[in-house]
Amino acid sequence: MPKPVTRKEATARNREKLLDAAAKVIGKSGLVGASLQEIAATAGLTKGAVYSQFDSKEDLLLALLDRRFELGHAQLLEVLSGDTPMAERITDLDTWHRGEKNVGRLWATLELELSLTGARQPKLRKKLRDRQRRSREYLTQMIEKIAEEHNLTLPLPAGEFAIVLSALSDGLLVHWLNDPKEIPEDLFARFIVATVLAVSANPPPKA
Amino acid sequence: MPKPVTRKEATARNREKLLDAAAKVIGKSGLVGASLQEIAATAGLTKGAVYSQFDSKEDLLLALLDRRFELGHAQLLEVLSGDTPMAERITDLDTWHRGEKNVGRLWATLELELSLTGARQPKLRKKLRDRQRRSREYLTQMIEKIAEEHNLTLPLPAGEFAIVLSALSDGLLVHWLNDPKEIPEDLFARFIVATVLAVSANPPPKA
DNA sequence: CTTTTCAAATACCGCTTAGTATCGTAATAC
DNA sequence: GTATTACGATACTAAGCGGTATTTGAAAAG
Repeated sequence: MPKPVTRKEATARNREKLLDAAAKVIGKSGLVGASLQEIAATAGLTKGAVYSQFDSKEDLLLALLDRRFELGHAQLLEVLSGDTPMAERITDLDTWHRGEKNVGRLWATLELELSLTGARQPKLRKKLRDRQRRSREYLTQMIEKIAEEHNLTLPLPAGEFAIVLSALSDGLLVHWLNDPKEIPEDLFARFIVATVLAVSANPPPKA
Repeated sequence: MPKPVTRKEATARNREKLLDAAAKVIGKSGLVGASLQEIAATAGLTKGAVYSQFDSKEDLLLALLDRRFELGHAQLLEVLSGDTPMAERITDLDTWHRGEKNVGRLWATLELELSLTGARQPKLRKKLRDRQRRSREYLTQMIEKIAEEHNLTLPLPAGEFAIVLSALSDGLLVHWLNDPKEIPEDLFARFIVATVLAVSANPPPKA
């Protein structure tokens, strides 16, 4: 990592440092609990830098989300586009979502908190909603593809099944946060695989 | 509702009013964002009343949880102990959880926020964990009972299935908070019924 | 009726916060 | 080399927080 020399490089780097620090501090102290002072200090800068780069605390948060969502979608696509067997890909999806391949439980708590705050802030809610919809779309496509490849019958239309999958993953995460030992790591994968196989072997009468 | 005359009655009523107000304000503004001043004002009292009844903000929160958990468990038991058909009881469970029969999305957001805060506060985490475990126990018992009555095969052991059920319900709630229109009301019930029926009609080879 | 008592109101304190105003300084432009 | 620019540090403000100390007023006790 070469030291930046030009001014543009330096400020761009500082912006990244601030965003990284914001993610870290917010994950630790919560959205409201994270102070700009602490964020700036974590980045090795001062509050002045924050207001030099962003208009307000909210602006910083929105920028953080944009960056995160871009990264998240890229990773999701990578996970989904693999060519591994179904069971493995489902497990991958879950581990990815639990953030074990990422920054630990940090992002997990942050994303949950965002959902909550979104319930109260329309601007944020819109952003989150769009993101969730895009993710579900990707997921729906993957589900359709896998179902076709393996000649599977789904318990629900692919779109709804995608909702169930991401919701279950989210929900397990919530429970896992407060009681890690009681939530088996592979529960998600086992349940999904078992049900899909069963449904495929015995399609519902209406189908 | 007769006006309280004695002193004891009055203070007890005020305590309830404060707890009600706390739930309301916390649901609206979040745990950190809810100020004692606002809570007291919502209850038609002042901060002095809060500190007359509780030692601290944390103490108020814990009292609130105790009351809520007691009420929640009672309602859960009521829902579970019904004698209605399986599908209907599953739907009931979900609607109950979504709080439509209760105070709306207010408690839903509060409970989510608690899970989050619990991830950061050990004392709170312990309380939440115990509560979640108790709920899961009830659920496990109901699952076993229903499975036996209807002669159903479960996709997972009852204990694990209980985890999946509550996690899925929680997760759907998160998604529903930010995108109500995209999450069908009956998705939970349809999915569970479909999978359980399929698994029962075609038990996994190991069984 | 008088005194006691205690829940609740009021006033206050120390502290932290987001946000602003100002200034120094180092990379850029000329 | 000098002037300009703008990033970021510093100092400061106003508001709001949880919590404490004190006072008030009405129910309870005698």
